[in-house]
Amino acid sequence: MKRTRANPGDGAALRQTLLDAAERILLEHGTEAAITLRGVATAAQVTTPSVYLHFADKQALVDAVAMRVWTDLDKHLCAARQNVPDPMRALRKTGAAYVEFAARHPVQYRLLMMSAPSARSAAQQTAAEACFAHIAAAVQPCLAAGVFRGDLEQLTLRMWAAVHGCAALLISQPQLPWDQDTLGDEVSRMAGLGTALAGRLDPSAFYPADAFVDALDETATSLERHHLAPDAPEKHRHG
Amino acid sequence: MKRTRANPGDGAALRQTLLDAAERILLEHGTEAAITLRGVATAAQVTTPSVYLHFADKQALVDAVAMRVWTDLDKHLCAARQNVPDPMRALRKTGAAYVEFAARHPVQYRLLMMSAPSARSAAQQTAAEACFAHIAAAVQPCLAAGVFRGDLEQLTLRMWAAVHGCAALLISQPQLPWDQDTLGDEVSRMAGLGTALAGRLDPSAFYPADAFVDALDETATSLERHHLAPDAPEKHRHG
DNA sequence: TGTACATCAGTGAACGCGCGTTCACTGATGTAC
DNA sequence: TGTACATCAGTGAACGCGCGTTCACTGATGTAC
Repeated sequence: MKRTRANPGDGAALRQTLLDAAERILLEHGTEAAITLRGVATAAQVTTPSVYLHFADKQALVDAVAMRVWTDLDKHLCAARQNVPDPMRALRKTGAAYVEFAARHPVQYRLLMMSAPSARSAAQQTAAEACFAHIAAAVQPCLAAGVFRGDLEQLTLRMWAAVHGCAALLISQPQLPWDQDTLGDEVSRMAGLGTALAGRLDPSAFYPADAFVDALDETATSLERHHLAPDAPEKHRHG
Repeated sequence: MKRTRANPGDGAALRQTLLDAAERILLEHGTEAAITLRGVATAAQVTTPSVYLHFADKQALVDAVAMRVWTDLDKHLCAARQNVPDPMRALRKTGAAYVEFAARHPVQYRLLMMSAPSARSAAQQTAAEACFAHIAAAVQPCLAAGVFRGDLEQLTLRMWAAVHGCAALLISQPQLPWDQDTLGDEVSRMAGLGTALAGRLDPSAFYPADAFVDALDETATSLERHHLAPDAPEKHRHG
């Protein structure tokens, strides 16, 4: 299966082939350092200098690989909160989707979020901002609904930190007893509840442990009173 | 200022000099890749092969640098919850100390927690477990006090994820509007409150946004009733 | 006190390797006439 | 329909570089006699 030279005008096809090869090598070796112009070219059944027909240098190639992953992540996050009108539920789904993406594509996620500082191009910078905006779009309705209080940007940062922490720790400490199926959901839930409650308390005040126990038990009882059936549509509310 | 050869018996002094040089280079360049046997040896005013007198290979040198950082982190976390009897307060201080360490030593933190997977030696593995144990030791009293409910290991993972997320995102996305002074404290607070509340609610149940608003307002009111003066000693409780 | 010797911290030169990148070239294809 | 030519996808060989690592060596120091 020898590669046949593209006809004039179809040269751009090699670009995709090279990107596929680079991502395949990245996955096989698990580290960005394994991406080599020689290796990529060989995997694409082409000689090394051919890479320069489509990428200015090695950095541009790796960058393009990263950009494809950013796009995938963007789509995945978009899909997560489609048709989920309740803000807290949508936030939880967004967070769970984020962690799920990282758990399913750990090597790619590492490339985006955990690689050396120099590897950050302008395009990637923009993509990271889009990711931030995505999470902000899930946080904002919680503010609007009065569940969260405070600054949108700061709340978004904390939400992102919570899910990124899961994702990154899952990847860098895989030997720990992770439950990948529920982790993202539970951390998002924890962060959502914590943010909601923290916004209602004086941050500098001190509440002793037994005060917490009493008050939290009351909250739980109160919430149970408002409780709907699991996963019931949110439009009908009891009480 | 030429380096003078160590007297017989004092050869081990070079080991420290090399480690210092390696960490200095790491800090100056901001990335582990900048650590080079040639560079380290030159910075230590010694020829390259001398490194092999004290380290089996390059990996062992980098490993030793990382181990020193792990030790520093361990000490820092230990100090954070000394003489803080209240479990929630101690947890919050531990989390804040963790993020503070990462914010103050971003390059070193990256070396420990965000570098390539191959770079993880058995010693570093053990150090990571010790770090986990540290956080678990801060979580456990919250369980014992009845504020948290659930599995210690899983709760610890989530707590670690929350603070690591802050630390890692702060490092990899420095352009975001971080407030380094309060970030660690606030995220720990959020995670602590969220964990406490989440442990009291049915995870599969759905609570609509307005139910949350009502219940959380009740909780806040209840907690304010138990409220002590800011930073007052926790032994005297009102009401 | 003087001398031979073992010890050991550190040297100097060289090795082979894989890498990113450059540059002059090739040869099939579509097109103009 | 045949031929010359421009186009352009891809080649082959080579470049210099910095790297980790090896190996035989040096030369000052402390010690045994």
